[in-house]
Amino acid sequence: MPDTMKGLKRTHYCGEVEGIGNEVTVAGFTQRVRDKGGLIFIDLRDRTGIVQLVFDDTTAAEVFEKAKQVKSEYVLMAKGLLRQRESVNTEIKTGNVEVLVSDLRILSKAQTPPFEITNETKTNEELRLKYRYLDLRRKQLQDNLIMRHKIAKSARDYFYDNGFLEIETPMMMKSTPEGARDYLVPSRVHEGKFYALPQSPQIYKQLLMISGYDRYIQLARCFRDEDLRADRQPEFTQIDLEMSFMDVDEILELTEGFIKKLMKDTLDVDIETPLPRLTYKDAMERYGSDKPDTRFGMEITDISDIVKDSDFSVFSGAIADGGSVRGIVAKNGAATLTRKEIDKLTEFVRGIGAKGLAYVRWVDDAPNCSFAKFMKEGELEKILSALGCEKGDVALIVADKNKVTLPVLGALRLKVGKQIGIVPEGGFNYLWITEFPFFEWDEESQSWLAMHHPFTMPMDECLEFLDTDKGKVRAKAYDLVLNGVELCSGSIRINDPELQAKMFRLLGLTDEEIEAKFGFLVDAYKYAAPPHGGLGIGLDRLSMILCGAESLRDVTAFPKVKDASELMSQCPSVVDEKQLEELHIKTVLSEKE
RNA sequence: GGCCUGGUAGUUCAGUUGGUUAGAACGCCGCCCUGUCACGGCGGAGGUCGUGGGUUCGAGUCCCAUCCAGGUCGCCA
Repeated sequence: MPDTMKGLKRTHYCGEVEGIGNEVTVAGFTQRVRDKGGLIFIDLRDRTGIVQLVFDDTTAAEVFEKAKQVKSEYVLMAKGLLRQRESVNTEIKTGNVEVLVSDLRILSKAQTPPFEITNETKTNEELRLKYRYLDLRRKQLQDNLIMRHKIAKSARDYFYDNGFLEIETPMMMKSTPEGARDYLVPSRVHEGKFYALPQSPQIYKQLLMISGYDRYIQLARCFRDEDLRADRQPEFTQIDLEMSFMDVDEILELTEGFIKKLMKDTLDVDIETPLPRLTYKDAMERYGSDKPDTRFGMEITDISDIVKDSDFSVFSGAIADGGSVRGIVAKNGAATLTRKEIDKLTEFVRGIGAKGLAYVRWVDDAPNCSFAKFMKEGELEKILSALGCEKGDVALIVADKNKVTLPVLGALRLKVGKQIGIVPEGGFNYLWITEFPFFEWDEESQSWLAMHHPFTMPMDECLEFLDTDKGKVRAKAYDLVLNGVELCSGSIRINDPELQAKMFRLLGLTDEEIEAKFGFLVDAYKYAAPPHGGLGIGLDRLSMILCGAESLRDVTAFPKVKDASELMSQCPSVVDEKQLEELHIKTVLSEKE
């Protein structure tokens, strides 16, 4: 039988014991036992830290005997005198004190854990995820979840103080098969019908604006049935915001106020506001990405003008096809980027859609250039000068349609930047990306799709292009990027039903489709809607970066793995025939060979 | 779905051109130890080498298939 807590009450967290000479009562998990024979030390751990318990020849015999039984991860409660240590441990907060225990309770015994519960761990993640409840005992994960809590608190504090109301929107809603796949919930009552879990509370928060709740916040759980990545989980949390009577600038300014407070609250970092802004077009042309990591330079240079008449048909041909020739320069990269490495980079860019990679590797006096034999007198010099490539550098050049050139160089910039070690650790480069294109041409369906979503307001000065040149229409849409990670995405919404109807038509939706998918929303806008817009801030990604974590799994209490299953509970799982029957569902499994 | 990487004691890893009984560290178990804090000392247990098949006199090692995990591309309005 384990001991009870009877008569004891915790007075201090382990990491926060204080008051030398006083009796304290602490409780927690056994980090480690050091049994010296006539002297026993036990490190007791809770989420605040570790305190040393000590048992010596002044300890009552039955207490000493009990201390001898203690093993790793046992849950203990101990009362005793807090005193100065004979030898101080400078590694821990409470390293100068210890508890001379007079009353010890073993509240719960532990099996030997499958891996050691230590701050630093080398144990592979699969095993740790299977025993997630043990992994979560580790300081690193506890600190991460505590940070996540602080972020959530900071958000609520800030937006509550600015008059935002927290309103819950439904978790079961109508499926609108646009964008990501929905998670579906079968209806027992309505045969053959399904709810969908929200990909975001988008429609509901817009309706709240129509209802007059002019400032809304929700820490909203969102679900997307798509493949996972290190920075993508199937369920995630958004700090979801929507507000009326504000245009882009005001929303960005309000959000910046939050970022400033957040960084101060959590990391005591001062962020300069206003945050830098870059239009989508500039971001693509300079960094080849709509979420550039601006912690380092290595910007893209357009050398199309120089090579448009080149004898090197890869260059001139790409331009004749309406594309461009652009390059980046790895400063002092020649040492790291050997021929072999450049070959690997060539393979890498081929893997992401480029036809090849031209390079100039300038080690000694004469640059080693992959396309030298096609160069006219002085042409290479002009290219190098335009790129800013000097001795010791490597220039990497891609020629293709802009749709290929820019993203490929963007990806290459990140990869090479890391390789030559110019991406700073830490640092917080926040950046707004604005003026996203409204439409995006989709090769597969040969049609124009909404880049953000169909409720996004086009920019005032772009309305005239709606019928003439869709590619030119920019939207009142904005993303917040931090160190190359898209943290938040938002827009001003269309509040004019006629304009909305027109946008739907331009996107090729028929009246029937509009009615079926968004009928109630379209109707709602007919009863007057204030100008409004909003955004959703990815709480998980924000936590990941502020914790310095590499994966969302490290800031999510119970994450899913790559195939969207959970290793601990083994969900998803098959269910009883009876459950399926009630839900009017028959499953048809794909045949495995 | 494609590509890449990995899978050997509880854990982290080593394991030579295929060759005797598969090793180390940590953890675990037992004994000893009054100032440890990565405690120390002595002793011990612990392995279907992810799984299945093949080549071979002989496979952890070579081949094929498959499973699991991670990364990435597709996908993610």
